[in-house]
Amino acid sequence: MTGRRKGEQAASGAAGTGTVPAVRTAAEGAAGSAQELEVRYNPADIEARWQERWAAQTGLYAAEPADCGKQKYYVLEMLPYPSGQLHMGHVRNYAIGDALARYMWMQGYNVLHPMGWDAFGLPAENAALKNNTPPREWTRSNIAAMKRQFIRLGMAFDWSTEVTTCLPDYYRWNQWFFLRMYERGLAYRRKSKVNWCPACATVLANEQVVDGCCWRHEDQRVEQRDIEQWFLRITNYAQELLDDLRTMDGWPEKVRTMQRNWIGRSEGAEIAFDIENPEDAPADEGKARRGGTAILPARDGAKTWGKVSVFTTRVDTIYGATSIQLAPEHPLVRQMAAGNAELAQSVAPLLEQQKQAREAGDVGAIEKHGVFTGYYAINPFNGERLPVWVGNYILLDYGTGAIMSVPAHDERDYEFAKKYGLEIRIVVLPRKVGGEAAQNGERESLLPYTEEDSLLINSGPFSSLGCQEAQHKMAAYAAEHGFGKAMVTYRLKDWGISRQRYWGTPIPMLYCETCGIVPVPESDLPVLLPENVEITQQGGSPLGKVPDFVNAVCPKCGGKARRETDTMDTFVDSSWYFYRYTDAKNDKAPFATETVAYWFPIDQYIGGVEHAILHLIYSRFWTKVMRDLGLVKNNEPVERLFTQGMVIKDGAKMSKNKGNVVSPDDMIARYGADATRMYSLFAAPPDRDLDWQEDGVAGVSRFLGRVYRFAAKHGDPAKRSKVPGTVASAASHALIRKLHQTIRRVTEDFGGRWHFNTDIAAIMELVNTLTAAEPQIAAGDIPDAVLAEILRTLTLLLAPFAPFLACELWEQIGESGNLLRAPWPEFDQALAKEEQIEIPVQINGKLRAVVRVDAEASEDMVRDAALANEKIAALLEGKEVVRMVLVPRKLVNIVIK
RNA sequence: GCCCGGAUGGCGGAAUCGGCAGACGCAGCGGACUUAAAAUCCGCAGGCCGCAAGGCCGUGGGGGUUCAAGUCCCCCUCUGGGCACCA
Repeated sequence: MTGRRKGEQAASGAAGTGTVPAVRTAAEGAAGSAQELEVRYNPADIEARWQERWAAQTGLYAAEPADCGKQKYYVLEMLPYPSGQLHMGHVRNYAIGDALARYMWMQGYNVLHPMGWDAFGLPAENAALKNNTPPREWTRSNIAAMKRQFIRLGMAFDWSTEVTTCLPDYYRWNQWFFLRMYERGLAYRRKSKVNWCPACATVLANEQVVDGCCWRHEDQRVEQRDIEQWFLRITNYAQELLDDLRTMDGWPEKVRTMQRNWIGRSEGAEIAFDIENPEDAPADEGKARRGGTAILPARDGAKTWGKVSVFTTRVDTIYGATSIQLAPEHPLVRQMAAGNAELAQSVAPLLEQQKQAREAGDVGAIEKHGVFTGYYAINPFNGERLPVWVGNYILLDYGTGAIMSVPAHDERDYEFAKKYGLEIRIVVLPRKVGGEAAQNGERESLLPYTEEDSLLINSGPFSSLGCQEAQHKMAAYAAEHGFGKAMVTYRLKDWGISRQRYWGTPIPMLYCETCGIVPVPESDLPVLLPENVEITQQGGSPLGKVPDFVNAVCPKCGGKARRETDTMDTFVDSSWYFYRYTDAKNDKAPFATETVAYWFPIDQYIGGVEHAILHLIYSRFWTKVMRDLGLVKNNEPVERLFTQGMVIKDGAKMSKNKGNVVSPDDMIARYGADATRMYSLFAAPPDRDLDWQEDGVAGVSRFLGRVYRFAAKHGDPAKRSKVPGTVASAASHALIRKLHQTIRRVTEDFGGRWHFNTDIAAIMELVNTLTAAEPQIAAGDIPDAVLAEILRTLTLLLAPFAPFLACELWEQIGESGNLLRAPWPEFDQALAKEEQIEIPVQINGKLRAVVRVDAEASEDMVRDAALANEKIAALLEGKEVVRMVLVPRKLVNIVIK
């Protein structure tokens, strides 16, 4: 077993509870004669002492007021859900933010580094069900436990601005915002689908649906039910949310791309097709009509049965449309099936398939099935009559819930047409294949052909136009003739916030028997979440079973009213919590506009990449709404975003849901908080996934021990001379050079790259160089002043990563001020510079030699040095030099024949 | 299925702008110290061939651009995340 066990730490800790480092003689008997004293790095002891000292300093991590004269820096990590235990993903997230906060303090900024709890949510109700603990109690004790862990980890949070979303002083503002949005028409009510378990008689979260069945009733298939729910009109902001992504260059490109795709703007056209009355069909078409696989030619004077609008991004291919496909839930399908039992029966399985795919979360991968309705729709461009089908892959909530199917030029349509034998008609060809010249066989091989840099064929008056030009002209033509128009649609949907749950913010609405929907007056806020509610996860919304809550008086007419019993999505809580930190105790408003104006936008936001879409779009939306309400002046909440990778263990995401969690407490007990935090920064670059390996923590702990022992050994001589001395020996010159190179690397990296793993490696290299110089130190080749400067700087460099040890060293080397506010060291470019550099010499791209030259050597000098090299000279003998590539300060490549 | 990432020694990773592949650490091996162990310190270490000097190969696979490719381009495989009620 490597590493120290708890018992050992306790034993040695007891030996050194004072402020003097624990010093033990190596062995009792021989100790008298042994010169060396063994100094042991004991993180449990050091960290307990500093934790106590920090706890006694109130306001240690508090931000200063706006008029302090310093530049502000708001660094924020995503707030945790209080599950009960920090996991390693948390440790990593907060270690990154904490390092940055500490660095910015040392750079002299006024730093806001707050913390809070995303305290509403489903797990509290699950826990209530399992342990019969009220969600409030469960959450409260989890918060207490996790707060202890944060403090044990030495995280520099200002707890005076702590925000807990399940408390009325926070969630009342959710309600307040909801009312503001309702007034502005941004909150509305409509029917939408939920997962329904008939056995529980309640709504299930997606997470509670396992393979299409209820998590508590394995054999009970989950149904989709339509219920009335509240929505926020995020789609009103779709274009702005999209446009602003262009300006957000402090965000990772991948997140911007994901959001761009999520918003999914597509430009196209909406085209209305008349549907022919089937009873009006000519008798001689009976046979052709039956299968619904063929297009029927245009005919005059057909009577209209109905109309269907389709949205297409490729109106230019409309002459290639060979069917119309409707979503199974499309209202027209219901009408068609009304007097047609056979159709109703065949549509039912399509509906079912789509539901199941939706539950399984792979709607896109659905095995395509379809049914012909018996109806035909008239293509307004050429009068042709297209069979109308119902397809299980058509979704009602995207576009118009109906498409024109163009098999030749759309992959999904192609697949469907092949399967059901529908016609495939080519109307677009590549420019080079072009026109009528190409043979049909050759054309077939191109299908489905979707390139837009192409030409139209067989498209009436639009033939031979380019696709894009045709799209504009055809949309204009449709508008002119009144059957369509150019249109923009978004994939983004309005945000459904109703949850049929207990542990969330009550939605402040009332339903009056006479007045209808009535908002709760602002003066009645907060609508308090009742206590002592039995959590059964059965029989509908828990609040619906609390008569005192449900029964209310209509504020308009004084009559009987029923309170809304749904609560809000917890994403509402996390959409604006970071504003509350700036003014956490305000009981008149969610926050003061001027205070927010000082602190916002957030300079650096740090969190898991799994939040790249939902949380980060909702909170952008919320900011824009608040701006329009006049509450904030910023358009966006976050200036710079950093998405950390996940912590992986044994190939799977480490998370509370997957049960492969490594306990930080265990790591801290064995290796200390510094080593645990530092390992989480050292094991991988922060934006990549991190594979947790306990041996690595032990390695970091060993490194910290080496630093500790070096300082213990040399701290005293360093104390004796704090005046920076002149560089005497070559050895001390080399140490100073390494020191300044290290400062440069770490400082530059904090500037934006954030590869803390390489910074820590650089600090390790510095320490390796130092310990390798022990003989020179012993020989007196390194002046005390140099040693003092190195130790002092090393301590400052470690401060953001290993705060406990850094504070300990700070005192050991005779410093007394607050390390948190000690100025970050500056590097001296001249001192960091190497005098000589190595230049690799290649022949035909293969490394053959390395030459040492002066760092300032000219091109000619480098060339001469390369050619003068024995090995190079030998290899060049008798060869013709075709070319010589000289890259200043990098390499020489000699190309020979 | 769609969208976004990733793949480098036995392992985690480094190489920041196309310029010495493998920094730093882990595990391993050898040595020092010790009665012994732990701890600590020193050294070795991509693969293959070779006593050595040295040579060849090598960044998931295949192709391409270039004096030069882990890095740029095209195609493919595997793998992680998200997909709107987990947070």
